Amino acid sequence: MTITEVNPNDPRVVRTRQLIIDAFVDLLGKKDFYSITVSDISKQATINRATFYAHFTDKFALIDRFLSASFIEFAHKRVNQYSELTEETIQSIVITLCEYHEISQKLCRRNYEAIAPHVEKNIKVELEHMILQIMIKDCKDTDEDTLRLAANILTWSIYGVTYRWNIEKRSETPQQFAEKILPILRGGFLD
Amino acid sequence: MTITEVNPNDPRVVRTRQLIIDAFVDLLGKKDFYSITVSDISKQATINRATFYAHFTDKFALIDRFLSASFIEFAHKRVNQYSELTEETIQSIVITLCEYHEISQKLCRRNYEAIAPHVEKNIKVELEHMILQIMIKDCKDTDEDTLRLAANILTWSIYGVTYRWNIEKRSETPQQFAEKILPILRGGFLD
DNA sequence: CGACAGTTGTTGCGAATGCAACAGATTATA
DNA sequence: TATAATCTGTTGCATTCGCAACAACTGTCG
Repeated sequence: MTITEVNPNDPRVVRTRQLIIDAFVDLLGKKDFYSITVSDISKQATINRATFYAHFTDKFALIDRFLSASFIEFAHKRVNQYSELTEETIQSIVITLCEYHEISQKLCRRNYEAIAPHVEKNIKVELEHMILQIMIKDCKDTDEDTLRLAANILTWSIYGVTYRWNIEKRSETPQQFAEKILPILRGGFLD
Repeated sequence: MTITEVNPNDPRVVRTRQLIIDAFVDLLGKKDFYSITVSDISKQATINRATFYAHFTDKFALIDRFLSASFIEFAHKRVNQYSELTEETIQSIVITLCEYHEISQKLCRRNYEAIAPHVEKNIKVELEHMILQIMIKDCKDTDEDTLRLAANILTWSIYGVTYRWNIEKRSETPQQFAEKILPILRGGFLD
């Protein structure tokens, strides 16, 4: 655990992190996550190994941050903060998560099941935040603690069920799957 | 004229120069050479403008080095040092230069005529060196001063005639052109 | 078992880069 | 013409990065 604090706005820092991420993505296309070494990443990124450790604790922290950032970017394209908590929005979230799992698994080859647990926490935090923002805006008469609880439950439900959809067969498209589970979710979450 | 001496083997230096060159090539595809500023290049390369000046005196030095390096790489693929001074080799050199002019002009859009003079000197130095090496190896009985003279004359002839071929119509292919001018060159240069 | 090669984090120090400000030159605009 | 805006090189100082070496750990081979 080093991470000598660097200024994240320094252009050198921005560039270095991008080099690391680009190298990492490139290597993920060729090798298993577990056979990629920090040396590999550093070489590919044309940076020194010590510099890697100035930015990330280890390669788990790297994939963690990378997949979290990917999810945030991905999700914000589909569900913006001005959405309302309609069935359509919930569907969008379900579909987004399905597609996110698909993409991540493809990117990480056959290692996604091993990697997902490292990232799961961040994704859920972000997802819950998104859902909570929509709820707060949409249900101004309900107290926030209750909304937090509801957002938490909805988040875990959707994450869990889409994760399962992904590692199992994926016999349906995300769209079909979303339509199928929406009645189940509606039972409790929507007024 | 700054160029605070940097160690050309330092990986940061290698990377920075590559970033500058990549940015430059990219911009050359969009803008005229003369409307590209050092600021443009620096921004595109994600480096500081002051860093640019640590590597190149100005943008002329940049295109100079870039085109020279391109030529050297290009020429060495076609004429290696083990060639003999045959008509075939001369033809290869002529064709190489034609194609080099073509590529450079395409890269620099309609500015090649203005840029070429900056680069011409380096190209000719390199070309003369290539030709001289072949001559020395091939004519061991002739003294070196005479060979230098011959290499110099041959270099300027070929450079000049191919440059002209390029800026004028280019009604013939490099191959046809090489075949056409070879008899003229042969008159004096080949035994 | 021991020897070996490779990976992981960590450190101090020197070199490269970023920043902000500057004067002077060039170019755009009114 | 004037006057603002932009670009050019240059500088001193702060920060980041590369290097080389290190101990600790892992896996492999005989």
